[in-house]
Amino acid sequence: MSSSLETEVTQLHAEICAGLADPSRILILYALSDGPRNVTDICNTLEMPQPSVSRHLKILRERRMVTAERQGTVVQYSLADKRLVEALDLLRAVLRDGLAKRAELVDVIP
Amino acid sequence: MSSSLETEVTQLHAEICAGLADPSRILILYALSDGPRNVTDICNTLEMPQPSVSRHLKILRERRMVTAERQGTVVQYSLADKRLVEALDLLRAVLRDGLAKRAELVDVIP
DNA sequence: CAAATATATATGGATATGTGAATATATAAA
DNA sequence: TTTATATATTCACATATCCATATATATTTG
Repeated sequence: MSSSLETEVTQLHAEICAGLADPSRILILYALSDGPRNVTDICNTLEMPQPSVSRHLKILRERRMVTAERQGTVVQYSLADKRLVEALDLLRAVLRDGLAKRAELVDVIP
Repeated sequence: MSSSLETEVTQLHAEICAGLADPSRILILYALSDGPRNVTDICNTLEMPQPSVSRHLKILRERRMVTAERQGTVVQYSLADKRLVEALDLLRAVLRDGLAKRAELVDVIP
């Protein structure tokens, strides 16, 4: 564990995780999980100001987590890899079970 | 998409992702992926100062991503859910393929 | 070219987060 | 109780990140 190679990979990997570190960006990734969307579309769906969405998209773009393609006036964004959402779903499952376990404890301890 | 419930869940979910937002914490999670470890052990493996490791462990503990159990003077930390590492591996695969694709482009374009 | 629409970027300020150094707490053993 | 070891916490400071607002750029259309 923690060979310098491993460390490097994991550091890079942190690039992706930092991309996931903001709730807005997670919502954007989910918004893209059904297919490509343009910026305005995403703004409306998530009820977020456009500059904010653009900024987050830029961050996701830089990390290659989404791809952008201009179509006329519109820019279509797509998920770069469906496994991103798979991973998020996995983490959600972890969260859900964790919360369930906490709820149990609350029930038992009173 | 983005029902207020969905939004709430995803926000909470961001709790986990924020836990993953630091490379040191990711390394710690991997260090725990083979089994429980105490703090000093982790410090030595990752060559990180003890207060730093403790602080990161606290963050992971608060998010229920690791569990702690005192055994004498030592505190053993464990991964709270193996799916955390599964998700990280998925993300690593995404990263790896992304890098590979970039490398291809570099080969072709010149 | 001018106007309108879509997207991107820049700026400034509030807030959060990480770090090293020093210190505090806890447990075990003498 | 004193000492030694393991772990946790606090402080001061630097850096990063977020948001809102304003503004810039690009593309289509009249």
